[in-house]
Amino acid sequence: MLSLLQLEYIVAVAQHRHFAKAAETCFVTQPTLSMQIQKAEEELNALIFDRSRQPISLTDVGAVLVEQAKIVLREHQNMLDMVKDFRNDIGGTLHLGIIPTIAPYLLPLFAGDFLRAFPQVQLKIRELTTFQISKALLNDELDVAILATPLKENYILEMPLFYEEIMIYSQPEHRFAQLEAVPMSELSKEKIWLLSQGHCFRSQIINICNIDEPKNSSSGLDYESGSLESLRRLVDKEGGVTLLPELAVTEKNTQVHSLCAPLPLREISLVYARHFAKHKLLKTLANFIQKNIPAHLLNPKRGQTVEWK
Amino acid sequence: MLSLLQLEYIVAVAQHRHFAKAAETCFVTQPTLSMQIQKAEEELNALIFDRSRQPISLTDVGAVLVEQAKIVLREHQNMLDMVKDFRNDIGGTLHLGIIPTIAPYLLPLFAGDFLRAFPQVQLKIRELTTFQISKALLNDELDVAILATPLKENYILEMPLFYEEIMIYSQPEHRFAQLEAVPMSELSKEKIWLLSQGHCFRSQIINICNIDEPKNSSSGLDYESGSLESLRRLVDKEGGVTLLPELAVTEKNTQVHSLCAPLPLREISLVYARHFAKHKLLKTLANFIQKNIPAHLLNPKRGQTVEWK
DNA sequence: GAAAACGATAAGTATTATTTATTTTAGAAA
DNA sequence: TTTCTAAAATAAATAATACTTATCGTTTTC
Repeated sequence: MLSLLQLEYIVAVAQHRHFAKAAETCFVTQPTLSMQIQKAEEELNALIFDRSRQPISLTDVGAVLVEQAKIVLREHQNMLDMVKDFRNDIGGTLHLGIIPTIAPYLLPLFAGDFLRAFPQVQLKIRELTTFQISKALLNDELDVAILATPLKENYILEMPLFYEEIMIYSQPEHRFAQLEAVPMSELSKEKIWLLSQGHCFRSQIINICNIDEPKNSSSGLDYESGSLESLRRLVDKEGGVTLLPELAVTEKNTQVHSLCAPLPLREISLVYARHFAKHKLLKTLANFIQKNIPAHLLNPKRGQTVEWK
Repeated sequence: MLSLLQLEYIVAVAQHRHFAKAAETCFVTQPTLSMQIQKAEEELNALIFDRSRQPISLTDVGAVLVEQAKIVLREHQNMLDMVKDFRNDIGGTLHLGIIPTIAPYLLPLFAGDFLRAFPQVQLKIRELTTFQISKALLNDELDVAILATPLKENYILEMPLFYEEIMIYSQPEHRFAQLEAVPMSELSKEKIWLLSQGHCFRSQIINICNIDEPKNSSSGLDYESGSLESLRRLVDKEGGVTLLPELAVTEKNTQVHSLCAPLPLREISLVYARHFAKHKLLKTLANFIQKNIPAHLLNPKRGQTVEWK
């Protein structure tokens, strides 16, 4: 009976296309892999790898086998996770993805305290775009992620965490400073600085302001930035406005303005693949985040959630 | 690392609630199970079985574990099946379910020839109702089944095989014998003999004829039969009519009549659970059946497929 | 064409699964 | 209670197999 260890060896060789390197990641020597994989091939009565030339490649059957082997290994890992989870052992490694427009503002609010509260947990955090995250979740490269929802993707589940207002940022002496709240009609007269493409927050702003995808350089300077901080500095120096999520606003001074009702909110959720098994750890993390952010962010009814995509 | 063999042992003990009996089905001795399961419990750091009283029972964690272990084992088996399937090894055992209103007429048309053509295949056939079949497919008690579709069930896939006309059966001297085709208005005047509840063919007839679910004994004799043959004999003896699927009609004599257009057809499909892996064997079986039935049954356009459920 | 890289093979060792024989424990009967 | 029986755990020995080091052929690269 083809063992799980053999499956791991096969998957490792398939990934590295190299016996010696694969052996290293499995913490065994190269002959072990050679022998075990030969045994597997004999038992299946089918060649998994084509070793006739270098680098080695998967045969057609091999490719099918490897895909299914990954499923077997994942279900097995899930089994272990479920048992741990059942016993409420909050521990182990959690690979967390997070989008760049949330990361610098949210992580400081909970990450350190969380790790101190649950010292057996290892958090591995990667900053990625929404698109990269949904791919990584399905590939098991990430366990969970924090991003703007609704995603409406198959096989990915969402657990809403909070709702942050989307606000306007301008220079201090801007006429918006006189207004209680800025009407949409006023906003659309302004030059709006945007994040570069691929950021979901860009799509959300385009959606709120009901503007077209900007063509190349309608005005002279058409810098598209990758970070909200750059946008903020651009506004300070060059004028115009940009939009910021509430958490990115450190102090509510004369540069920050709300839009008129209904307040545009972006929904931030913990998302995870359908096959994710560490549900207790997930719930614990969610509760922890919610306790460590301003309470009013939890209320979705103070405005209208922005759709995007 | 918890091995697949250990998972099999655990599942076996969970099923038998008895180490010695489980050991027998695994072809090992009882101490082997005791030791391997203890090792597993140690590794998981959780008790799987409660041995404090007899018969032994699953702990809460154990129940969770066993369910997931079954998934792991199934995915592993699927992996082996996929490799076999890929190499076009048509062989192995196929557990086939079939409903009673198809079985006696369809099986003789292909089963013997199929087994002679593929001597490495073992067909295990069980006659069951649609409800029992869909449960058995999801429980892995059946690989595939033949029944009337559409089923519209999640996790069950359908591969249509053929479309058989639903015909009227009466006594030879019945007035229907004078008609080219029987209009629905005429049919509804007749006493219609029905199969007992639970048969999908009953629901289909009720649907076609647009009659209400019969209340108890509106007429004197209100026999509901479990087989089409009984119905046919009842009509011969007692009058009235019944409806028969085309394959149940051995010879088209003066007792058999078509309905007016659109001809009611029932769609017969091969169905299988979403996780089924022997696709080549399935396709081979489907092709074989289609070659061994009258060719006009393959055409869905000669009438209208009957919905039911 | 020589050197380097890579995977296969051989032989010995360590590990692990399994067996038989026996003990302990739990539930039923006297 | 005490005794008996069925069931699971334990002990010791054995069989199976996974792994390591050393070495040998190929294939690839320069």
